[in-house]
Amino acid sequence: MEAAEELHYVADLNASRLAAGRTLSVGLLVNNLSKWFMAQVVSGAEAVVAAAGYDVVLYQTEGAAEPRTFLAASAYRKRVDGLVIVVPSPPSELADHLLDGAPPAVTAGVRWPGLASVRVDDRAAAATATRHLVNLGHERIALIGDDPREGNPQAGDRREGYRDALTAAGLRPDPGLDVDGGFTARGGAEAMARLLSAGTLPTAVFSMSDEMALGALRTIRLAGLSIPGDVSLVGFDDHELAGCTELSTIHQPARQIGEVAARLLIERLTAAGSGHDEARSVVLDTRLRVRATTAPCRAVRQPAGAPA
Amino acid sequence: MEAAEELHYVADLNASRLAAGRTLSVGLLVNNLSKWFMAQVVSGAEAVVAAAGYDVVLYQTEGAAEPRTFLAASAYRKRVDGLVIVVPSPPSELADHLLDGAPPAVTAGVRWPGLASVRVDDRAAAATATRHLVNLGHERIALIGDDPREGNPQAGDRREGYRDALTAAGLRPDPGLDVDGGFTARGGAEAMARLLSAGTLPTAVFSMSDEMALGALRTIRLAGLSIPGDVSLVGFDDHELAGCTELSTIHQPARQIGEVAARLLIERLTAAGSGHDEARSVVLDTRLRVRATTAPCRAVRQPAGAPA
DNA sequence: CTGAAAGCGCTAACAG
DNA sequence: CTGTTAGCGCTTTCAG
Repeated sequence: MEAAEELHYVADLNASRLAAGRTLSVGLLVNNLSKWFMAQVVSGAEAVVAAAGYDVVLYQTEGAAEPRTFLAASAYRKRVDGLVIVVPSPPSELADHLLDGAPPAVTAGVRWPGLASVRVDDRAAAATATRHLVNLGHERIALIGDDPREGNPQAGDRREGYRDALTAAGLRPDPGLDVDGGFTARGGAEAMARLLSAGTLPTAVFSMSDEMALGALRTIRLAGLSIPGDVSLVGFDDHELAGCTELSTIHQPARQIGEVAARLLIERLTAAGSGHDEARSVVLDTRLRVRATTAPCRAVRQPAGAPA
Repeated sequence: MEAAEELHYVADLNASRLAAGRTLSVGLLVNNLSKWFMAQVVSGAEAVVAAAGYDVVLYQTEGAAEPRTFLAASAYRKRVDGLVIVVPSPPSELADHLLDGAPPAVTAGVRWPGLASVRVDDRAAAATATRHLVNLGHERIALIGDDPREGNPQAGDRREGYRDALTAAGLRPDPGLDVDGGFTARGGAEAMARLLSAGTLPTAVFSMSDEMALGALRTIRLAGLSIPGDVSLVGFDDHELAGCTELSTIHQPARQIGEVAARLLIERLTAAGSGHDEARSVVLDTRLRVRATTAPCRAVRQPAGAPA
């Protein structure tokens, strides 16, 4: 033992993994780390996983098809004991790959059929954001989100929430006001530009992410319009920099989502065989943060005296 | 072979690693993924590493002491073939751990003695940013950076560049204008608050990161001052959201830094034994992006007619 | 309760 | 060039 100490001996992990049949590492399947939400979740998950003595293997899979390719390859199965999934994915043909003898998986911030998940109530949160705009008197409320054909379930949930709130207020969702921002700042800016050049302007915009919202904000200002004077804007995430910009938004605990997901997975790994193996899911709270980018609709602000 | 295909056979990586003596994976030592620059570098590095067929093992080490602890533990040695390091670190006592039989390492965006690195010329870039302010007539130019005692070499380089530009303009760096923002938005906001409450206001601020700059921007606006009317502000990074905010800043190719670093490492790993094993370093270009947060100093803008 | 031995599933080096 | 065999360095089981 003393000799080992002096010779800086360290056990060969691979030998130990081979003999023990456990890798003592968990995979982190992430869409793209350059997106704020993903990075937050990964950061939180990594901290928990590392604290539990596991290695973190990072898999970045951009594009919609790749996660499935990744899972189909099933090479990951022998290199990790479990998976934290932060990739939105269409709910199809995945169960096959995940369910037969694959390592346990927990999704973080996303929703996959049959898997335990840690996330927020996207639909309710989006409805809250939209209702905020409705309550301010807005009637032409645009949505900056994704391309529905990509089948991103989170985006789908948020779109439904948006429609819920409109419908509840007696407003009819206008397909022309539902544009694709690709969940990037640039995409948000371009989406807003399309809204601006497409006839009747919306008086308010709900963006499915703060990054897209800030892109939209830039476009609005460059067009000579004022926020919230001409257009109100609500985001989703509560990105640290959104606060600096006084963006009204929905706060979601991104980092905590990663932490909780990792904890759930670790629990499942360490409790292996000890019975309760059910796939628990957790829903964390969101909160509307009203800052300086939302204001009463002008058409409403001055109704007394106006003809109609 | 056909049977293997049908049975969904996948080779056991750990057995292969044990037998071959190579792990076919590289470690990514990162400070904190919730910082934009780190996430960008990791994202770029991961893409290259994965494309080369290696696994990525992620190690997140917050705090100044941890990287050293990590390296001292040397547990990582047997689990990765090489290391991409994105952790700023004081240039001390590290060489010992890295040089004796440790796997090859490349630093990305940071500078460690004795290691190949991929980065920008922080000193020159900081000087460029500061000179931009000097050229606008500013004389009281504050610096939002880190605590110099932390010994972050990048921050040190940027501080020197800042001082270079001041000195070259015949200005004397004022220690009272050099504040610690901890490289976070919140820290930048607090640092700016300290500057505001500390007597004579600076007319311009150079922040060592965009995140700190946006925090400072918020503080300035909340204080009722205008940008760039009362205070000019330059950042460092060219964060995607900085563009949305019209922040003048120094552009650095964060993602590319990660990609190139990973490529260098992979080359070194695959060329093992084939001779040229020298530790090449790469310096990538930066660029000043003048946007809307910098303007001529008021004291200078109206000199004709003023007494002095 | 301590100590020896038999694999874990591959790779690489050997003989045929 | 193909087929066989001896380890890689642990863990775990079994005998002492």
